[in-house]
Amino acid sequence: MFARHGVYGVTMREIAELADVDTALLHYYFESKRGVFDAVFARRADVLNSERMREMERYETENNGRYELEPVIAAFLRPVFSLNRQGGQGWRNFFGFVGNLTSASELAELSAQKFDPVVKRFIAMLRKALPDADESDLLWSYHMFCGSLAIVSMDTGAIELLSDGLCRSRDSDQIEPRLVKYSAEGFRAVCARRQARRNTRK
Amino acid sequence: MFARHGVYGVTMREIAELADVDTALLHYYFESKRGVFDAVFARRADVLNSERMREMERYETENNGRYELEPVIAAFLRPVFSLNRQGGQGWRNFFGFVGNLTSASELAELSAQKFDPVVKRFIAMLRKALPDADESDLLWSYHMFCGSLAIVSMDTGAIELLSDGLCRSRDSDQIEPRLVKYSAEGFRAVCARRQARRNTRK
DNA sequence: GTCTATAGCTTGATAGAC
DNA sequence: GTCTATCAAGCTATAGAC
Repeated sequence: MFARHGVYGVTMREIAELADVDTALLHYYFESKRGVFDAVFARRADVLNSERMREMERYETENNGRYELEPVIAAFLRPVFSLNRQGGQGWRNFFGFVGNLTSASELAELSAQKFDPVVKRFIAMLRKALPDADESDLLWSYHMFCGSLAIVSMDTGAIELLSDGLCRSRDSDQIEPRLVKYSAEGFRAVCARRQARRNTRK
Repeated sequence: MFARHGVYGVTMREIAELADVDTALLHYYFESKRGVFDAVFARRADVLNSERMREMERYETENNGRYELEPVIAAFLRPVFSLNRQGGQGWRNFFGFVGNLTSASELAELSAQKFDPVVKRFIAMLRKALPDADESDLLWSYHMFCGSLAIVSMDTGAIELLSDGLCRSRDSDQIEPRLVKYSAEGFRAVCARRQARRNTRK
């Protein structure tokens, strides 16, 4: 519900009704509306964070010191799409919810804080895959990448409307490889100005 | 205010107070809260639409039948950044507001409807710049592009936090060329699979 | 732990004086 | 056109019976 209507667009009554409990019970367990919100967020965010850390560690142990852009991005994205595919509606909602967080500025801080260590690590890997990149080029690229990831996670029906049903926002298999390609070449175009665009491996 | 807190995060009283009028007056002129929202949206959306149409027409008359990706994207983006630079805070807020619309799903439809003719035309130009593109590749790319545009328009402080002040969301001069490059190569990577990646001009 | 009942406030909207 | 005053409905949150 937070994913679809934003934090202010949902009431405790609606939450209670959907959960088939009383509003008083929500306050008993979560204290306040913000408490519900934080709990919803934290539970899955922690899982996502550890999955991402695991994927990035795995990449590093398997590719001793060699960093290539596409697989680095793929490692960061894999948990998202894997959970989208196998995690059911709950996880799909969560990613929409996270995509939404960028909107309400007071909550953007919360998510930034929660994801900070993972993001920092991801950016460090990007930096190694793009060693000549200017720092602000790299960060702007990451920012644009986040926007793409957010919008494909959101499931607002925009792509269905635009494509007249040809594309579907639930279709992780269609989205994941396109997002990797799109982003990787985007990063290269912005960050790799001073090096050959084709052959990045030395 | 809509840009920063979303539609439900703002009250008529807050709007009235900022405008230094009474809430009754808001209802007198706009009938309902939705009326205020629609008016705020329509006024600037119409301007943006005609500016974009003008830029795209100009491109077509100047480049008789030849379509290249970067300048096509640049034409579509130019009004956004131009108004961001010269339009003052009102226009900056508007673009954040539009970026926000993708969130609340019931309003996504509104913006999709309002922007539809312009978007359709833009996509038609992209199709000519990428003649071998698969239709779903093209539409997914446009969708990811929208996400990047939305996030750089939103001014939530995320990039400032991430970059520790190095990058600033207000800095159109930094963003515009990067967004053009990032998106153009993204489009190519996804859409131009069956053609040479370097030399698109036949 | 779970409910009923309700406090206390804020919301969008309106009626009516001027 | 612009105000004051106020409405009914909705909200979050809590007190207290069970």
